[in-house]
This record gives sequence, structure tokens and C-alpha cells, in this order.
Amino acid sequence: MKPSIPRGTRDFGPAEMQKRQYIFNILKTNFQLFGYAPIETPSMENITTLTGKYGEEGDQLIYKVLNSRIHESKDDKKEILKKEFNIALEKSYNSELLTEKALRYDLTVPFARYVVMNHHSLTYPFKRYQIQPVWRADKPQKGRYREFYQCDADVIGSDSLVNELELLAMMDKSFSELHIPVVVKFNNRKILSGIAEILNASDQIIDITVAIDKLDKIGKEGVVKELLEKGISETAIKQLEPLIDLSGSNNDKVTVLNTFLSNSEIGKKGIEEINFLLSNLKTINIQHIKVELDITLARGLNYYTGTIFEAKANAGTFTPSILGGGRYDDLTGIFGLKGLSGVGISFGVDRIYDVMEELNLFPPDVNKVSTTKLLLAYFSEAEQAHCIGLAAKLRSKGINTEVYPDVAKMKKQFEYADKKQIPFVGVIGSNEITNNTIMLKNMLAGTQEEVGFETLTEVLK
RNA sequence: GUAGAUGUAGCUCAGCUGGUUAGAGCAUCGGUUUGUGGUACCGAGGGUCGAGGGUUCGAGCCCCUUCAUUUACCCCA
Repeated sequence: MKPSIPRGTRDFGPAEMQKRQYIFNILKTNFQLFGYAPIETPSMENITTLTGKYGEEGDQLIYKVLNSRIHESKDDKKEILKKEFNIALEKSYNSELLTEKALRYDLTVPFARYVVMNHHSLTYPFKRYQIQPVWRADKPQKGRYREFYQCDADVIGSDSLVNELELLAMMDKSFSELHIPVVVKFNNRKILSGIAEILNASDQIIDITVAIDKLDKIGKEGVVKELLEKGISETAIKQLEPLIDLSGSNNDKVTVLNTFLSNSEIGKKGIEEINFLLSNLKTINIQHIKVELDITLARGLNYYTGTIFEAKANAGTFTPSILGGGRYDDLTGIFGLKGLSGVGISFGVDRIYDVMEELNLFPPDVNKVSTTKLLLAYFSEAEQAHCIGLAAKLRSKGINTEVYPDVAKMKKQFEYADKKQIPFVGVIGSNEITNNTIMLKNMLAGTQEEVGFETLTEVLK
């Protein structure tokens, strides 16, 4: 049989893992720097935990896990199962008789579930980070995978906007260290609610926001067309126009919003929040990222209620969203714990990787297949034991060392070192054993000299 | 789900309007008198041309079906 892996999933070889771990390490270090503690949750959740949290589209993309051993069901249950299955063949339908588990779709909802289940042992505000894969039953394409890693940082149990500011500071530091030019767009769901309220279309808020969200993709006419298709009235669309045309600096935009939303309480609250963030950007000393208010930013996830974030690379031709996040005022409410507001962001490592690859941003020492510093090569079995012993001594000094495991021609051993980009080869023959030395070759320079153990460790440090 | 593109050696591809034993580069393995790689030279192995059917004297090439990969729409990290 031909080996293969499911569509949209990938293997990661040593060279890729080296680079992936480089990203993970930077994010992890920064999460800890800002006081987030790690947790992990299972790959599978009860399906009821996940459904209804991601919008209609999102629910369709949840990977369902078929209940096991259904063939062992009793006959009368089998009859019911057949009926359920027939329904599922006709329409989108969830039956716990068929599937009671599903693969996690993101890390935020499982986190909310975790918080509710561990409410009494947590110290609030609770700050956690989580680095795990998620699965989406999407059709894969460039930058879109069915299995990918999210790196989430969330604070729950505090509605202070200081949390948003700290998240921005953390994004700034992380993207700066990764050397990715980034624009972070932000908006506030309250603004969007306010707009819908002003337009007298509160129940169509999702349709409106989703349409506006596509502005830079399909243009103004496209947006208007989509709004009409969704049944938004022409007068409402006319009203909306100044917002679709909105441009200029962050403060210019706020000015326009101020007039537009002057009769909406929730809208005014949104402006207040946005102003707080804007006026404090200087305080947190943003160095690297561009922060931009974008009222067309909507984000599909249903649970956001306040600030929303999205980041894209600001260079190159491949600029998918590499970070998303926002505030959710009542995600835990669904699981029976009211009044816990949270805010968080999610770094998409796989896309960050793709962007960094395109922009050639991985440092040279990360861009290699092996971390071995020295390969010990030898001529015959007579020197083998000596090499093993020497390797042990070098490793105790913290030097990454390999011994070529087979007795082989020098050529072969050097080819091995070359392919693995090992920078030094130590040749051991009878001369070296007699002299208690090692013939140390610098693979990059092509030079070599006979050195003692002291010099060896000095050079390889 | 809808639409397009592509499936030929391990990888990247060539293969003219259908015409003999299907090619190249890279990779792999071996060698260039054996204490030295990355550059050179010589040689070798490796292909049911995605799969199935059809048209034809003859199909990698044309037609149908099917599968896979990929891009776009939708939505998203």
C-alpha cells in the first residue's frame, strides 16, 4: 500500500521542526514574561461543548468523531441509529447517538470549559497560555490546513482594558522578535452593535459585519451588493456609506464614529473603549507593530463582545491573518458560570511559519537540519571505544556530539557530516590515540589542525 | 458544497499535429589505487506514464469515468 496522510495534514521533518520550535519558544517565553501559565486540554471535547460557539459556518467545520463500536449496539438501538443516520445524510444534523465527541476547533472554548470546571481552584484574574493543535474540516488551500497549531494567551475574570493593552504589548514584543512586519487591526463589537442599532437592523448585525468585513476584498460595490442580498434596506445602506468610506488616521475615524453613533449607548461605550486603547498606545511603548483601527473588522466567531484583534504581515505577497482574538464577556455563561469576562489572542504558528519562510526571516542558526556541533569519525574498530569515551566527555561539557556508529570509509563519514551541516569533524586514528589528540576539521573553512582536549572544548564552546 | 488547474523516476519537470526499446536535471548507490566532505570526472539502479474503460493498426498524448493534489469562492489561524 502507498503510504499517505489525510488531506490538509502535514509531517514535519527535523529542518521544519527546528524552525517551528524557534517560533514556539519565542511565543512561550513572552507568554511567561507577561504572567501567563500553561495548560493543556484534550484533543477531543464533548460535541455539545463546541457546537453553537463559532457561528453557523464554524459549526460545519467541526470534526466529528464517530462513536465507537456502534456495530455492537442491540438491534432496537440499531434501528434508531439507522434513522438518525438517514437524517444526517439529508441535512446538517447532530445526533449524540452517532457522535458524542469532536476534535477541538479552537483553544478558547475548551479554555472556557476548563475555567468553569475548575472555577474553585483558580486564582482570578486567571491568565493561561496554551499551545496545541486544532482541527477544522475546511477545504485546504494555501495557508489553510486541517490541522494546525494555535498559541493562545487569555485572561479571564477581569474586564479591565489594561488586559487588551498588555496583549498589544505582547504582540509587539513577539512579532518584533520574530522580525515580522505586522499590522494589528482592531475594532470593537460594541461599535458594530451600535451601527446595527442606528440602522435599525440589530438582528442583522452578523450579516452587516460580515459584509463590511470584505470591503478590502470585494470593494464598496461588492459590499453594497451583498448587503442588498442579505435584505438590508437601501436607506440603511445609504446611512452606512460614510462608514464604508471611512479612512484617515485612527483619530479621524473616531471623530466620524462619534457623530454616527451619538444616539447609540452601546456604540458610545465602544468608542470609549477604543479611545482608551488609542490614548494608551504610547504608554505601553509600541515599537514594532502598526496598530490600526478598522471598523470593517468583524471576525466570524460568535462569542466576541468587545475588542477584536486581527494581525497580518505587512510585507510580501502572502498575507493571511496570523493572529486573531478578542474579548468575550460571557463565554463561560453557556457552561453555567456567569459574569466572567475574558480577552485573549491566538497566534497561528503555521501561517507565521509560512510568512517567515516567504520573507526569509529565519536566522541562519535556526535554518539547519541538525544541532550537532561535532562528529567523531574514525578508521577502524580499534578507535571506536576511544571515540565513545571522548563523546561522553564532550557531552558532559555541553557540546552536542555524535559518533559515527559504523566502521566506514572516511569519505562516507564526512559526507554524513556535510549533509547534516555539522560544523566540525574530529578524526581519530592510531596517531591521535597515541598523542592523545584529535584531528579537528572545520567543515566550513576546510581547515584542520591536531588539538588536545582543552583546545577542542575551547573551540567548540 | 461550487469552479478552474495539474497528475510521467525518490524530487522538479520535458515529451512536437497519436508512430519503434519514455528522457533530462537533482537525489540515491558504486568508482576515480583506500587518513577527509561540500566543487570535478566515470558508471549503475530506478517508471503498471494516478486508476479504470473507450477510440485507433498503434495512446504518455484523443474521449469518458474515477481518484488524488492544488488554487479560488464561502469562512478562517
